[in-house]
Amino acid sequence: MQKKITFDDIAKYTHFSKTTISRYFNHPETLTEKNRAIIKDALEKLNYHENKLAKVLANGKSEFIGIIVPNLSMHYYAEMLSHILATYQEFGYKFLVFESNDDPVMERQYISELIAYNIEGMIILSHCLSSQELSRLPIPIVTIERESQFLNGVTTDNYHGALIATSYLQSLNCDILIHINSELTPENPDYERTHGFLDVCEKEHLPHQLIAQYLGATWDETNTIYEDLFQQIDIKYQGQKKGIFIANDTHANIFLNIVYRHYRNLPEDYNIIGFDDSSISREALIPITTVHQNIDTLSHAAMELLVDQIQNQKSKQLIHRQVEPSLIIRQTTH
Amino acid sequence: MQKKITFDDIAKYTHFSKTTISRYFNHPETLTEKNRAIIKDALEKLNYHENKLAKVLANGKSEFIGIIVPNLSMHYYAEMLSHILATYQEFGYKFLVFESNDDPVMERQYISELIAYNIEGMIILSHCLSSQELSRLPIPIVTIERESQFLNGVTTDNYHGALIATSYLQSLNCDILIHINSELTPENPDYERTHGFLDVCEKEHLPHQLIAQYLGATWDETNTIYEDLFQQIDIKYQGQKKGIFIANDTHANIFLNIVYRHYRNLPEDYNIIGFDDSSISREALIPITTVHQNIDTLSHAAMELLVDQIQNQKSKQLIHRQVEPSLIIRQTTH
DNA sequence: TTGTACGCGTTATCAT
DNA sequence: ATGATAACGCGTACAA
Repeated sequence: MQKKITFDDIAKYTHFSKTTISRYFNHPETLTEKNRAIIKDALEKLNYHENKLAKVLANGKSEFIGIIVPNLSMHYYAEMLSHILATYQEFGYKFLVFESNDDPVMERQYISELIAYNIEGMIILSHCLSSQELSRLPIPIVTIERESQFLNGVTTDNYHGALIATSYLQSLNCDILIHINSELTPENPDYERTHGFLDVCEKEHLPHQLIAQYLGATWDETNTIYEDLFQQIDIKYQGQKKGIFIANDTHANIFLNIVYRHYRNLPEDYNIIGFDDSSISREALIPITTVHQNIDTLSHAAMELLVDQIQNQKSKQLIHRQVEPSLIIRQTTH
Repeated sequence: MQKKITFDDIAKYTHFSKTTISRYFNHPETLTEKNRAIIKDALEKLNYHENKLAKVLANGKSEFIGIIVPNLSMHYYAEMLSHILATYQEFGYKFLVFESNDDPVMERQYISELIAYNIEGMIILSHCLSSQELSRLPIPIVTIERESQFLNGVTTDNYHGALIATSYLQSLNCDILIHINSELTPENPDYERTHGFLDVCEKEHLPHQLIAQYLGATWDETNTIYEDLFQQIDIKYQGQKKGIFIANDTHANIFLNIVYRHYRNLPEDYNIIGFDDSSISREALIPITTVHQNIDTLSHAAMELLVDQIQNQKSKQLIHRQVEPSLIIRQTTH
């Protein structure tokens, strides 16, 4: 492994000064065309590779953005990360990625690592640190689809999503509407799914049940919990046309599987709507009707907000951007 | 945003020199306990935050590892990335992540970005640059589950995986064995799945068909292709018990869906085995029999190889580590 | 248009 | 046990 070539080497080789070499990269227009050619030549001959770390130390701009996702086993987060990484083409930022796995202690450590590397900003998708705590950090932060009272953030318009899902179930003339979600507080954007559901049901005087409870941390646990839920629902509303709006596609798919295993098909009186339009909803054996989250728009909006914050350091007032979802009708509703 | 505190500030505050402050972190045992306490105090009072970039410039160790994945829409890669990120706890390396999307031009750019940041090593999961080209780069590299003739790499023992899958189908007394995979060359580890299938069929004189062709780049395209394949298979082998070994779970799930849509169930004469044991195989409406890839072991082995290479710079001979898969029998085989 | 000199925040070497 | 000084590789006044 040969010694690394630096501006000094290029300078000696071309009989210019380091400064001129630096200018070749940062202000090429101040060099004569001839000298530019000479330097270009030397760079190739000596096989120069830039050292961005030295650059960062000198000018402060690391072009790093830190990302903390809760996990990557959920397709939703993997897809979000994918879209964020893709913004490299537009913005040029490189991404340092951490998975928090809902561990606040580790998350704090990840954050201090990130700050130690002079990241210019952070995108937070995990839920385990409050926006109040995060807002005290000395770098621009944008959240995606999480509590964000003290930080800029983007979310899907979950209320509207719940509204169109619930209204669609109503239009199907369901006898009973059911919503399954975790126990949430109003600060959590997901709560708006519950909120929207309840609002429609109450305004329209629709028979309904809200199931708001712990839904498991692993796939197996979740599966077990939904098996219980299915038993209850199946008995309680026997013979009635059920419209079941479930908090996300992964859970909707689990529920669908359980119904199917029990009946060897999806009975006409079961109508299921998920949320997210994640790939599982499309790839499920019976493609699942769901509320489409525009992940592309969400992640792009997040990056726009963040880049803006980075460039105009002034901490103006908070911005919360909402992205409109839409209903994707597939085959779990009849 | 207050000015950043540096060793200089701490030094002035404590009336020590910068050197001593540095030693506090790197060789604390050479300080008296009293002075350690003084410095510790000052660090807290002034709210010092370390600057790793400066550290890197001074000692060369960035603690960065670059990762290039083909994409994150495929659960397999997302899960692999997840396990790699988790090794932070053990090895302390931070990860710069890029998605290549099978674009060799972009991948080369990503790599030069990574090198510009003094990464200490790279893990390559994408397929679009040859190991020969990659081997010329001036940093340690480990590949996972891809062509790796000129580089250290880890792969699942695909041959053995194919062997147990095919043998199982044989034990089910299938009339015809079919393997569906992309057109591959022997350098590609996935080719071993085809190889293993053919070997068993030929040794045991089993009627078989190898379908080795382009299988699409998007979900929709893949779906269309498999619909064609299903039509052909369904007609050609009507009434025969079919054992279909498909290159991966995503494809197996697509195929399963197509069969189901056609027959409204999975007929007894259809036996499907996937590969990977990715979450879709478990979450499919009919859980898919598959070959389990130990992603945890794979990614950990990759990191071990890489860290070893980083620490013992000498380029010894190539190491290719293989991880044993196992058969997970679920409900798509009878 | 080009060069000099210093700064960025650490670590390493050699003193003391 | 502690300090002075020179790296590390690049950017940027300021000068010429």
